[in-house]
Amino acid sequence: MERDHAGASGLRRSDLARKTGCNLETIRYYESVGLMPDPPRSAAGHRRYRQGHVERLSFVMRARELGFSMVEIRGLLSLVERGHHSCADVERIGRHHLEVVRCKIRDLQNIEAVLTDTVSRCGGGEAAGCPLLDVLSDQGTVS
Amino acid sequence: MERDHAGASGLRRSDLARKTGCNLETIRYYESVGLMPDPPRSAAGHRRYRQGHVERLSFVMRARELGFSMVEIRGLLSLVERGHHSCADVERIGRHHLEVVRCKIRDLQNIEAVLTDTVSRCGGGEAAGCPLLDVLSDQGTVS
DNA sequence: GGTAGGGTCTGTAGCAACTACAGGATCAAG
DNA sequence: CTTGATCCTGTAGTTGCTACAGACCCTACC
Repeated sequence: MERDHAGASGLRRSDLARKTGCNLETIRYYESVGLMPDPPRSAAGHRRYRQGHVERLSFVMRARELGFSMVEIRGLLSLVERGHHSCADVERIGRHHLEVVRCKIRDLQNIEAVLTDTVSRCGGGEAAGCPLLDVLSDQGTVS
Repeated sequence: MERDHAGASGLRRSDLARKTGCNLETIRYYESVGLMPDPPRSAAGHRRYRQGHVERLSFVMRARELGFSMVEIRGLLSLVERGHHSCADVERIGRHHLEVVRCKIRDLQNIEAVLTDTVSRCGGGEAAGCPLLDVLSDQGTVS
């Protein structure tokens, strides 16, 4: 018996990890920081999860994949909990996060431009020193 | 006297911080992890820096601005130290880092696409629940 | 010469967001 | 009943800093 359909007992931590693709230890970590609730325990103190935990952990993981911070995720979850009649709050969090993401992209694109230019001058000729070391040593071109 | 032109004594840590724009504590941190050498000390044990330290710290800071990890910077510095007849090694580090940067940009652009799409459906109509919460709750569209 | 205020010294703790291990208890199968 | 897998807890490590406490020192001013 694979215990997956949770008779009287529920899912073990390893089951939850397998079902969600989450790292085993991370589950415990999410509990410790309040992203996941403390689950019920078996007589011996082992965690027993139910379908709701699978869904909640999946939610958290998808939010992490989208780069939401744990503070933001806590915010989203609390909005979910209280029945989402505050869709505008959700949108606000989403829009703010989108701005953060776009900002990171811009920063990285600036870096990429400098590196691409610099590295492209590398292979050419070993004429006047190393272009990358020059960029790093002189007044940088990083805006 | 501003002590900047370093008579018999050299620059204090705060001088180095001001000249480079580096945080005061970060200088000590860079020393502790070997990115900066242990500087000479005054009789009372205070750090005294010279122009070479200014240049080295500037190098480190520019490399950090370009997103190089501290391991990579240590590598670059050791190539600088030994006289850079190994320009190909520098280029290899640079190209590898460029790949990492491009990879991060791609990841963030995927995130941006999902968020942009989702959030754009938010303001429209409060018809069928919250688009962002739906994306997070259902099978995500995150590739 | 004394003192007030800054600056400096060290070690250590904290941040995000995990990951990994040690050492012990427990569970399930043979 | 034993064996091996899994579970439990607490704690330490990662990256790249930043900040604090408590002690020392240095300089300017009176």
